[in-house]
Amino acid sequence: MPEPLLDLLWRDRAAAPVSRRRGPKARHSTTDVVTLAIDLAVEGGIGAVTIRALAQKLELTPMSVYTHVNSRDDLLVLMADQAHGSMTPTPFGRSTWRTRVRRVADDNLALLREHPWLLDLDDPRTALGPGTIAKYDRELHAFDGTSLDDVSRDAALTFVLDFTRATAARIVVRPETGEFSELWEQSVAGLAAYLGDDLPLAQRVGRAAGEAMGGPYDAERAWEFGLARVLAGLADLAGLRDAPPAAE
Amino acid sequence: MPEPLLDLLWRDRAAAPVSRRRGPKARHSTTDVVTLAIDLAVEGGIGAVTIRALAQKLELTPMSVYTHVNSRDDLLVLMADQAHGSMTPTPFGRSTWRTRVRRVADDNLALLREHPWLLDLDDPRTALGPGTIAKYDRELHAFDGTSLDDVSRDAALTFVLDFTRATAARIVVRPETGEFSELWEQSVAGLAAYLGDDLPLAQRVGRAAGEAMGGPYDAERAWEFGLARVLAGLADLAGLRDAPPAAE
DNA sequence: ATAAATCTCTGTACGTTGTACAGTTCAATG
DNA sequence: CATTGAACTGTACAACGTACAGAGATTTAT
Repeated sequence: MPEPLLDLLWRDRAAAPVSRRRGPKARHSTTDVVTLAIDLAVEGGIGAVTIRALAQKLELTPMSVYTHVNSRDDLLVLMADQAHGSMTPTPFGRSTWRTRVRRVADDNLALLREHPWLLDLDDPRTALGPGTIAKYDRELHAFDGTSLDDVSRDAALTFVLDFTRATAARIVVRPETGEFSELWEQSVAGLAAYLGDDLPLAQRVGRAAGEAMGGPYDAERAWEFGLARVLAGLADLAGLRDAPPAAE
Repeated sequence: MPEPLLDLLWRDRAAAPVSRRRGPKARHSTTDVVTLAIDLAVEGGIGAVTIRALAQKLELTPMSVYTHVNSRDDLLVLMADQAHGSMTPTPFGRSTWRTRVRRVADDNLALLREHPWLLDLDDPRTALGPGTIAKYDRELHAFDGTSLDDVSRDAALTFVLDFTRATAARIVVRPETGEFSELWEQSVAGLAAYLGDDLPLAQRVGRAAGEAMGGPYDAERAWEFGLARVLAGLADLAGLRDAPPAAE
C-alpha cells in the first residue's frame, strides 16, 4: 500500500528516501502519476481523471494505480499541490501592497487559466501540501510592511483569493462545459415569452450584462472592476498604508 | 417525456395548463418531486440526491422519476430555482445602499445555511428560472438611487454574491463532509515535522488563523471582515452616494 | 544458499451510479 | 369504440471507484 497522503505530498522532502525498498522497483514515480493525471484534467476536465484513464496513460491496469495512490480523492489533492508548486510567481520587488496584491491576483488567474480543473476541486487537505503552503507563505508576504495582525492578514489574503477564484470561474472556459452563449441564444426566445414585461430591471440589466459578456473585452473589464473593488476595500482597512515594505 | 427544462421551470406561470392531458394523472406534481429532492439534499448533501433515492421517497421505481424530469442535472436546476424562489427577503425599506447590500448578503448567507447543497451546484441554466430571476431583480434594486450604469450594477451585485458564496462555503458545514478541526488535529504533528522552521510567516499566520477558526466567534468575524471590505470597495465606486433611493 | 519479508502489479468482481429502450396500463379524444 | 399520448415499470448497460486475493520480483535475515 502507498504511504499516507501527507507523506506522499512531502515525498521530495522526505527524510529517509535512503535504503532501497524491497520488491520490484516501481515503473513510475509518484510525480509521473500525478503529472499524467494533471494532463488528463487539463485536457478533459476533472471528470476525465478516472482511475481507468490514468491507468491507460501509465500502461498499467486500473488496480495498479492504487499502488501509487490511495484513492482518487488523494490523487486530486496531490494534483492540486503539484499545480500550486508549479506556479512561477511574479516577484514582488519593492512595490506597494496594492501592486503586490494585484500580482497575487494575476498570478492566481494565470494558474486557473492553465489549470481550470482546480476550480472544480475543493478539498481542505490540499492545505497540507508543500506547494500549497509555499504559495500561502509567498502570498502572505504581499502584506509585508503593513501593520495587519496575523488573523487579519490571513483574512485579507482569503478575501483576495476568493474573489480571484470566483471571477476566474466565470472567465475561464472549462474544457468539458459548453459555451454560455449557446445556452443564451437557445433560451432567450422562450424566456422572453415567459417574462413578458415583468421584472424590467432584471431584464434590462441582464440584457446589458449578457450582451457585454459575449464581447471580447468583457472578461478583462469584469476582472478589473472586481480587482479595483478588492483593492479599495482593503485600502479602507486599518493597518494598511501605502508604504513599501522595509524589513518586516 | 417531460417538457423541456425551461417549461418545467416556469410551470406555474405556464400559459396553457387548461385541457386535461391524456393518460393517467401523475401521482406527484413536479413541485412534489423537486421538494422531496431538496429534502434529500438538505439531509445528505447533493450526493444524496440520486434518482433511486428520490424514487424511493416518491414510492416510484427509479425510471418513473424520468416521467417528471429529463435528467438529474435538470432536476438540480429545478431544485436551485425552487430554493431561490423560497427566500423570504428582508425588505429594503428606505435604507441606504450600504444597508441594502448588507441585507442582500445576509439573506444569501441565510439561504446557504438552509441549503448548503447550493454551494456544490454550479449550473448556468439556473439563471433561466423564475425564482432565480426574481431574486436577481430584487437584489439589483439594492443599488436603486445610485447612478451605476447597467453593466456596473450587474458587476457590483456579482461582486457581492461571489463574496457571499465563497465565505458561506467556509462557514457552513455541509452534512456530508467532516469537520475541519479533525483534519487539523490529525495532521498537525506530522506536518510540523516536515515544516521544521521553514516558512515562518505561513506557520505563524496559519496557526493564528487555524486556532481562531475553531473559536465560536470566528465565523462571524470572518463574515464581518469580508463584508466590510465589500462595502468599502463598493463605496469607492464612482456612482455610489449615500443617499436613499427616491423614485428610480 | 535458502527463507522470509515486502514491494509492484494483476484479474476478477461487487456495488453504485445515470439512463436507454421496450413495453404496459390508463384516461381523454377522434 | 378505436386511437392517441401520458404515466409508469422492468430489464439492462456502461462507467465508475475500489475491495480482495494472489503472482512475481527483489531485498533482507538466517
